[in-house]
Amino acid sequence: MDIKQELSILTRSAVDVISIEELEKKLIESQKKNRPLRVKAGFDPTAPDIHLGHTVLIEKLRQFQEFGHEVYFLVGDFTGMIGDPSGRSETRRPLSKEEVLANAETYKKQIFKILDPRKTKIVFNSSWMEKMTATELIKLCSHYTVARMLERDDFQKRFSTGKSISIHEFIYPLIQGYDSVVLNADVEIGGTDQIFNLLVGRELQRDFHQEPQVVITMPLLEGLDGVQKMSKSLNNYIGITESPKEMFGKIMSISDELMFRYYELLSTLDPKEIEKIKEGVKEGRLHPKDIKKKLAIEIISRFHSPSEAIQAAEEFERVFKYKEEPEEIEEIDIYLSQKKIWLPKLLQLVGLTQSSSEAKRIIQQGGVRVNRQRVSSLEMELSTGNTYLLQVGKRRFKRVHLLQK
RNA sequence: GGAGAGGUUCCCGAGAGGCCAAAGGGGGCAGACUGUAAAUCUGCUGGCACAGCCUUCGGAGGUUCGAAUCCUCCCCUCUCCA
Repeated sequence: MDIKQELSILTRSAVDVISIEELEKKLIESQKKNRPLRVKAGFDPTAPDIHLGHTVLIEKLRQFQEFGHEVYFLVGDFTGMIGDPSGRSETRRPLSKEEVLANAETYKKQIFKILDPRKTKIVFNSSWMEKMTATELIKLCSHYTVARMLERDDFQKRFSTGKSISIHEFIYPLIQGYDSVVLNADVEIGGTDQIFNLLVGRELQRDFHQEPQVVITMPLLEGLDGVQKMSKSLNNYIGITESPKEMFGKIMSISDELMFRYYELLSTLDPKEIEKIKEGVKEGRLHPKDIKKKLAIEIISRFHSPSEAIQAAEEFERVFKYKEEPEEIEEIDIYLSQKKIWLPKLLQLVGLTQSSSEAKRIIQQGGVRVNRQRVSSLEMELSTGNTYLLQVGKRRFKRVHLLQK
């Protein structure tokens, strides 16, 4: 494949490429010398749960691998102690060696659903940062100024609104940049919110007499709410290890508008194809629900299998369209010393609600069913020796065997 | 080092001795409507077998019949000056 074509694939759907000329140069050089490019991307060690938002970026890494390049999957276990200052994150508790390794294992299991293990190196920035002396750290700090740090959007905001910024937060971008120096990275890929950190990498590499990395930023996928970026802490994510059933439910609950965004960023369909679908929906020829279902099946097939995806779709129809109960309901045995139990207490006990007070509230609002019958009384008691199907809201089900101790 | 402003429930933010489990908004949950959509509307949103009691307004003490509110000390954040 010729370089121009490669270039166009590698930069497709990217938001920034700094710079495209440099990338082209690097690609040519790589081909000539038969040396793969070193492509870096950093990941948070604390939440080793890869979700669809990450896959936008990982998919891009995979494309680089397809053209023979090498991916450096960097686990930011040292920077994890700081926590990226973007957003509300606080200083984090340092993870133990064991925790970091365990998380890395989890990552491996997940990323190799997408990436090629033979062209992936997993590295930890603690392995060089822990050895750094205070003297070296101070030297590193001298490469950047406060004024330039404050250029960063969220620092700027916090500074001007009188929110606190700790000194150590300034070190985060420096270390991330220094990681690029250590790895001698040719390319670094990150979300658009990472642009500042990625550019610091370029500056530092230049200072350390390296050829600066090419920076590629990928769009941030909005979470289920359609507004904020997908993230675990906002609980608006779809994890790639979630069950087909959960994935299906979550994808179906997104708005129609967001559905097209997901099509653009996650589907492998040709952009022209997507445009056609969009028009079809607009003109009323295609039903948005069917289109959403198709998207769900495509995504679930990728991380599970087509048959499981279709099964999830059928299950979904059964539960929600025909209002039947799901095929698999968690069963639980509860042993009582009394003959009876107050329903709100039981709901709390089996974990369907957080507290009996919450259970009472939901009963009052008509959200609780026992054996498919809506419960209207707060006083309801269930007795041992029976099995009950408990339902809270639309999706929380549990089958409980009440037994006498 | 000096002067000033602050820390309130999941988040933002009002409250300035009892009427405060604490306004309003956001988020979340439930219901209606639907395509489990989205949008909208309604309700709920500390715990407890619950007309009551218990815990919660940065922390520890104190004043008071009664404290988120007043006093003392401490911790933290911000602003200005040096």
